[in-house]
Amino acid sequence: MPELPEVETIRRDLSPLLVGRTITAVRIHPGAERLAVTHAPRALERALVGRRIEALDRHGKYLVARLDDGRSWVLHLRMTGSLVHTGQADVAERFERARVDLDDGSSLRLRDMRKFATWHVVQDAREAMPHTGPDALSAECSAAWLRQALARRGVAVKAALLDQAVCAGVGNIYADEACWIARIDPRTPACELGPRRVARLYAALRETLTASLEHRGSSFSDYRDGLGAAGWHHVHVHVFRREGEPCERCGATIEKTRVAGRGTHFCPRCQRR
DNA sequence: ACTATGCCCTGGGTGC
DNA sequence: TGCACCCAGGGCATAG
Repeated sequence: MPELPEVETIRRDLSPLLVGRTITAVRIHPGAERLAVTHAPRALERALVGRRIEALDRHGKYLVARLDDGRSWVLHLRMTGSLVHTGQADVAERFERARVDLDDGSSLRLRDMRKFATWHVVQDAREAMPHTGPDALSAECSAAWLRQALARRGVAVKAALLDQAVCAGVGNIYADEACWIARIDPRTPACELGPRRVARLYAALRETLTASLEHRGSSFSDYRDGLGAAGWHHVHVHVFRREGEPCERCGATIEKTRVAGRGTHFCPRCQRR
């Protein structure tokens, strides 16, 4: 499941390969029509063909390719999507949903087992991500911002971290990891956290996202970088999918529960409400 | 205004 | 071995 560190790794890999290139052909494969969301698949293909990619940006878990006609191609990989740069002659892998050919003879493949990925072509990128707040690693997402965002929410702190309007890019892995690093029970109501604990949570969030970025993301299942390789941060996680194992800080057994409809991993001893 | 739930989708795992 | 079932979850729509 690509979250901020994974999407940023893909962006860094693909940026030098895509920027300056012109799209020569696009094919959304049969059965993957929902990828286009707001367009008919053929209309989306037509909107991309002939366009030069001028920049590749990221906001939260969204990739934003700036096109030479002023529009933006906004991509979201959801849970199982990957974007891999290949040669045009390479055969389609299993679960390939779309293919974009470039003018240098290379090709970009979208692979997505569960078909949740979405592509938009819009005038303003914000149209394609209307409920998205500041990117979790941006200056706008400051400790003060997090403090005021959590102060007026009665939901579990983990649910607040998963809310893309609060800190875009945080998903299930890094919400659990940040709570563990900050020694906060993920079920604690967000508004009950005092300033010191919010400050700890803010630092923890930055720490886990930055560490994962250094490891080129976590590959628990389907995540692959822009060249098709796995990341290795999953080797370094403290709690995510480690239920039944000892907490590396206090030795208690890591538990799994459900918070905000998501599997949630935490240490029942050293993470406090 | 806020919060909870269901939907989309398919492979992998489990139990019988 | 086969088959039915459940689980994983990001973001959005809808209901409460």
